[in-house]
Amino acid sequence: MPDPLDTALRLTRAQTALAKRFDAVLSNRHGISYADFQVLLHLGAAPGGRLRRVDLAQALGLTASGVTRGLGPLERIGLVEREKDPRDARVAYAALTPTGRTLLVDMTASAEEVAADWFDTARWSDGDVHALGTLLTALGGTGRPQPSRPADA
Amino acid sequence: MPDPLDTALRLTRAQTALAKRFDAVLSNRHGISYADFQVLLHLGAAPGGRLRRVDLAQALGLTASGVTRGLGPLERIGLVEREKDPRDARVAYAALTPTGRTLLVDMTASAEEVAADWFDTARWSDGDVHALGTLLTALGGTGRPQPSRPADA
DNA sequence: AACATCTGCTTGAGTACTCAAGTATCTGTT
DNA sequence: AACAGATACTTGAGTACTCAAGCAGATGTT
Repeated sequence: MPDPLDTALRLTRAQTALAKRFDAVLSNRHGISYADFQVLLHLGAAPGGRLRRVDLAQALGLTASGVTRGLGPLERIGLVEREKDPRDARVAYAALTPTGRTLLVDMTASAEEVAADWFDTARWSDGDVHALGTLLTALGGTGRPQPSRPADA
Repeated sequence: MPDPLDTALRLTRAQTALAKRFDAVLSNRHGISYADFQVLLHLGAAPGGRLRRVDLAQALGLTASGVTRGLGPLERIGLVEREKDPRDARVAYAALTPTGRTLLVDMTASAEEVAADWFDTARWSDGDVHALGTLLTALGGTGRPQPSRPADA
C-alpha cells in the first residue's frame, strides 16, 4: 500500500524509465531528444507558432537560462527561428520554422507510438492510462499543450 | 481526455515539479539532494546496508558511471563507505556508514512530509495517492525499496 | 525628464549525468 | 594451464541543465 512518499518515488522512477525510452526512439528516428520534442510541441501549440523565451521556460519547467542554451542547437539546425518583438526590444521569440513544424508532426506520430507501446507493454488498459492522465492533471501537469486557436500559424 | 502521449507528457511534467520541490527542501534541511537521498534509501534497504555499485545503478536507473561519480561526494562527507568483496576483487560495495544511516532516518521524515504536503496542496485524497501509487507500480516503479530483512545492519 | 526598479535575456562557472574506452579480475572452454 | 570472453568499475570528453552576475530596455514615481 503506497504512502505518499512511496508514490512520489515511484513517480520519479517511472518518469526516468519513460524519458529514456522516448529519448532512444526519438533521437534515433528524428535526431533530436525528448526535451527538444517538448520544445517543438509547445511552440507548435502557441498562437503563431512562437513563444517568448521566458514563457517557453515556464511551460517546460526550466529556467530562462536553460531555454537559451537548449534553443541554440535547434536554431542552428533550422527548426526554430529567433524573432524580435517590435514593441519590446528586450524580448526574443522562439518561433517554429516550416521545417520545424514538419518535424513536429512526424515526431508526434513517433511519440504517440512509443507512449502507446509503453503502456501496452506494462499491460495497462485504456482505462488505466486515462485514470493516470486524469490524476496527473491535478498535479500541474499540462500534458500536451493545446492550441489556443486552430492552426493559426 | 488524456491519450497515452498526453499522459506520458503529464508524467514528465509532474515529476519535474516534484523533484524540484524535494530538492529544495532536502538540500536546504540536510545538505544533500533528492538524488543522493535515493542512494541512501536503497543502501539502507539492502541487506547489510550495502550494495554493489552495479546493483545500485540498476536500482536507481543510472549507469555504473553515474554511480561512481555520484558516490564520490557521499564518501567524502562520510555518509557512504567503500567496501571490498573478499571473493571478487572486481566489486566495490557502497555501504552506509552510521552517520549515513542517521541522516537517512532524518531525511525520510522530511521527505514524507514533503510528499504528503505536495499531494495535499494539489487537493488529493488518500485514495487518489493510493490509486496513483498502485498504477505506477505496474510501470517498473519500485517505489521505496523494502528491506529484505528487518534491520540487519 | 531623471532615477530606481523591474523584466527579458545571455553568459561564466559549476553539477549531474551520459557514452565510449580502458583496466582489472573472474569464468568457462579446450 | 592458457586464453577468449564476460563482468565490475573508473575515467575522459561531451551534453543538459543550474545559479549568480551582468546588460539592455521598459516602467513607475516624483
